[in-house]
Amino acid sequence: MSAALELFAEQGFETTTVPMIADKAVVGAGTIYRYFTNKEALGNALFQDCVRQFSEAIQRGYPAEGNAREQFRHIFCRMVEFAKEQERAFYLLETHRHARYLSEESHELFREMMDFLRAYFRAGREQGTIRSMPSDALIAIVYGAFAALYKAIRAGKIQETPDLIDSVEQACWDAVRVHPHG
Amino acid sequence: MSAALELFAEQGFETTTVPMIADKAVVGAGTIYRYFTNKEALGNALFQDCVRQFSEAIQRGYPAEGNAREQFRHIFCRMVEFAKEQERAFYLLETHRHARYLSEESHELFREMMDFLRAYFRAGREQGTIRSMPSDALIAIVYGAFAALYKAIRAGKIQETPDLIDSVEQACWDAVRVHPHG
Amino acid sequence: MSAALELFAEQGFETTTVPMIADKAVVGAGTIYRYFTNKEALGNALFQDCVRQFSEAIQRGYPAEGNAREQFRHIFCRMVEFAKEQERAFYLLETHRHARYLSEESHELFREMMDFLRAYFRAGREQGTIRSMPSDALIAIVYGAFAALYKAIRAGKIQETPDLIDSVEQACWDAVRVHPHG
Amino acid sequence: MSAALELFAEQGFETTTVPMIADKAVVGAGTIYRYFTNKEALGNALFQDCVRQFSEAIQRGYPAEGNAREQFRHIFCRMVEFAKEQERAFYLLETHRHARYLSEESHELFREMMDFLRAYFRAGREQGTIRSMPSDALIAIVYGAFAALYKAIRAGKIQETPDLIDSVEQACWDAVRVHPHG
DNA sequence: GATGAATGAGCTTTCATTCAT
DNA sequence: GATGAATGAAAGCTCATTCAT
Repeated sequence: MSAALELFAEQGFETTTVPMIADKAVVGAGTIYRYFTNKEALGNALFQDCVRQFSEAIQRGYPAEGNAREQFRHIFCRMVEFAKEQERAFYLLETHRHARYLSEESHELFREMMDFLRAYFRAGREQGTIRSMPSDALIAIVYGAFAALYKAIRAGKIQETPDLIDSVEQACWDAVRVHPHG
Repeated sequence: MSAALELFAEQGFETTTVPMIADKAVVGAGTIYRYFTNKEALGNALFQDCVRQFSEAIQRGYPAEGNAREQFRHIFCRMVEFAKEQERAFYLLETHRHARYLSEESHELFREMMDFLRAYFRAGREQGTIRSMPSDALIAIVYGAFAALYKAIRAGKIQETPDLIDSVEQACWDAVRVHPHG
Repeated sequence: MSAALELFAEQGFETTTVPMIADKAVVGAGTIYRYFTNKEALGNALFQDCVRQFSEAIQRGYPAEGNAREQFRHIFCRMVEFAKEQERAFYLLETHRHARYLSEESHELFREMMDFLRAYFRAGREQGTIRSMPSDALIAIVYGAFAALYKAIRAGKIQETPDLIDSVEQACWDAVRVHPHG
Repeated sequence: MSAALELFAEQGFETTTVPMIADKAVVGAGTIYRYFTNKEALGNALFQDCVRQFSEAIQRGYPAEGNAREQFRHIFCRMVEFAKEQERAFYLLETHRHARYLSEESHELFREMMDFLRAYFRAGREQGTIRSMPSDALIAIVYGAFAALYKAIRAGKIQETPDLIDSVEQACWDAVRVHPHG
């Protein structure tokens, strides 16, 4: 799995061959087929694993009782942590989430994870803190911005610093929050 | 080219075979090789074409004399228009920009196009209208949010309406602008 | 034809493409098919042309009334001349004479040309000047040695000089003539 | 390897397809690529194998202490044996030695093998037994004559008999030796 | 009559998958 | 249960040949 993660994230699904994965994992190619029906199944298992980790990362320690601002910061900071610590998992999530090899089950799991964010935005909207827009649009803005930022960091175009992260977090919050006298 | 655009955008570069493109274009497979050295060359030509179109789209009619807010709206609305009218070209740009088959020339062209946005943000930052952050981070926020939005629209998760676009444009502006008493 | 000769001699039949020939001949590829049924037919026409030229070269001015030694020298010197002046034609003859693309007609023509040499050796054998061996073996020795020599010259391994040619001619004569008390 | 030898000798390198070799070897086409990088590599491996066998054949049991005549007979008889027993290997050697697919390494190996013959002729020349001619010319004569003979035998134009071989050997010796009062 | 763009059969090569060991 | 050599379908690509211009 970790060999596959590394290779899929680095080179993509199609370009990575099963023997490559086997080599990196120091097992025979046939062994992989004892654990996964085929390459697609391996890809899906891996993707789902990443989704679950991400999901857990943003939900663990969520301040259910806090205010929208605090909750937003929690989610954002957890995403940052996850993207840093599980760099490849995050990158795989981001680059493969529209891949053709993903099963309906994988898509479903991804959707479920997104439901958490959707719920957050719905609640915030209802209490007047968050802009009046479809949750999916809000998610697109925040998650899209965040993902693009991390791709740029990964590509070496931006230096990751605590200050930068703070600024971006604030920027994203400003994007979704209601502005008084707006 | 348009057959290739459709297929590369729909299925990705690796998954699309040359015979598929030939079939869709209603030509023989060999014919493609009269115009492009190989599949990679076709992919690069197509990508560069999309970059050029996008570049032209956001720069044509740019209000060089307007204020930062107006300029931002111009860029954003042009991107919206482009994403709507050249849906597949925009999607290709977004999904393939880190693809391994792209040549240095293709990357360079993409970078040049981004320079325009970079210049906009630099100017805005210098005159105190835009947040004090690296241009690439600002680009990531706006372009990332926008791209994610259009992927969501494309996936049918959000309905595209003028109101929605207006809101998102405002949200993105709020993300990058300086907020008084901030 | 001369473009084809050059290319077939230089690169072989299979490796030479019809468009290559057309380009070198400064005609359209289709034009070639107005004069030859197909690539094979062109190859055969060319080969036969070379055979005819070679045949004529060794038979013109043949001293029918001379002695075996003189006749041998005539044949050998004509072969040398031909190999020098029609370098590519000779090389084609030598390298393609067992090629699969040659028609029965081409082989027949080659055989006819060889009949001249066969007749020479038969006569010489009958009058006791030439060794008692099958003509084809004698031909193999002289023609084989000669061909190998010219391939070596062509490959730059030997320098062609009148002295060398004289020596080789003498060596070949010594190979086929009857040696007294031998 | 032996399937490839048969086909390359029979039909040439270009005309033989990898599936043909695989079929004859009763393996899958892909299997060939587990052992050879590509078709060219297979061709070179095969050629080098033939060169090595030929080289060993003529050098094994070489009468280093014998006189030039005995040494010549040794070399010639070994070539005959090799050509008989390894018919196809000899034919491949002869027909492919100027082929374009051969690597520098293959050419080098062939050259090394020829060095043995070159050394023989040089020594003979120095002691006055062999004609005063470049070694490469002498090699061309003997090897060329021999090769042509075997091609004629192979083509069925001559019957191979011990007598014939004896005669040809004598003829070749007469071609290269110094003739008294000559 | 000459052209050369278009064709598609057929080549070389790759790689997901199997299965005897 | 693990292996990795063997497989062959299918990919990218070439080029002899055709035919509308």
